[in-house]
Amino acid sequence: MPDDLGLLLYLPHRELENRVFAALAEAGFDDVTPAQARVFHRIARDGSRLTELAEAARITKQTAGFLVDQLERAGYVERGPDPTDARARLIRVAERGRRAIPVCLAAIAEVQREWTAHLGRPRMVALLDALARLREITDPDL
Amino acid sequence: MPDDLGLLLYLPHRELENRVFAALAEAGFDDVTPAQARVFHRIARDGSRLTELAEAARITKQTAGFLVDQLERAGYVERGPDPTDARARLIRVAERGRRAIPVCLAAIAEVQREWTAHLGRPRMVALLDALARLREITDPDL
DNA sequence: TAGGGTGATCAACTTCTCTGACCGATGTCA
DNA sequence: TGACATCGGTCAGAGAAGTTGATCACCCTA
Repeated sequence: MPDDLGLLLYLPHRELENRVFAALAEAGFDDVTPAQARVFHRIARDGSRLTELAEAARITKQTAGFLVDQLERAGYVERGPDPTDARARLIRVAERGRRAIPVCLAAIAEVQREWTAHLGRPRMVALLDALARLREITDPDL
Repeated sequence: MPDDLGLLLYLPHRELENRVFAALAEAGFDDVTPAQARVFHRIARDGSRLTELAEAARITKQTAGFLVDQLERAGYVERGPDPTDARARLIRVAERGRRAIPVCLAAIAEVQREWTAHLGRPRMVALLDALARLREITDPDL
């Protein structure tokens, strides 16, 4: 199966993920997992509800709650009341979470530099453009 | 985080995977999981050793063995002796596995048609080209 | 022929995810 | 205003996917 679209999408994602988590671990954030990161990533600036995170990440509320518990215990996020609905609670990025973000961004930028060097700038730009347009039809959160 | 490379790669892969497994389930292949498929996918035409599959999929030999056990029990693969080395065993695609492949290919082709319709042919070609070139530096199996 | 490396497996454990049941708060409508 | 469905979230139990560590059989080479 030479040019399998599934594998072609999977491989660079795995590579990027490995690099980001290696960078995180090296910077002392060695207690976060990919599953936790996928939830963390979807937290809105002004906080998100558990149900929103679950929908965006396409996991059940229970799984999202389980992962947020871990993130909360490790200090990456914090839960507070939702002033507009007493049933809900707002999940926000906490101090340790805020400090981890630039480490991720730097690792992604580094990988992106390497890939640009390999592909050449025009092909890299075309790749990002195509992926961004694809997001319009593949992201339930959008 | 508007244009996060990680998310941009993750979303279309998840979408494609969901579509392929939905098609498989509809065709009666409802007993195969993504993890099993990732191993199955790497089986060479003339058979592969467990260790080869584990390396290509970047999982431990134990995990690969666990997944191959399941695939074997469900009739997707079969294990035979390796004539060149009595320690090793060759894993080959079996009857049920062979019948599942065209279902996957059809599902992938369908998704690719949709994406081409959304992006336009030139952008789709550029996407595939960039991903194929990226494979050169992200696939340990190559 | 002894020793180190390789292919595979066994055992125990962690992490992630699910389904199903449940509880309290909310909103609606007779 | 009270009954009831809905919504946000949690608890309990299970299965799937992955890990490390140990072990065993076989291969190759000095």
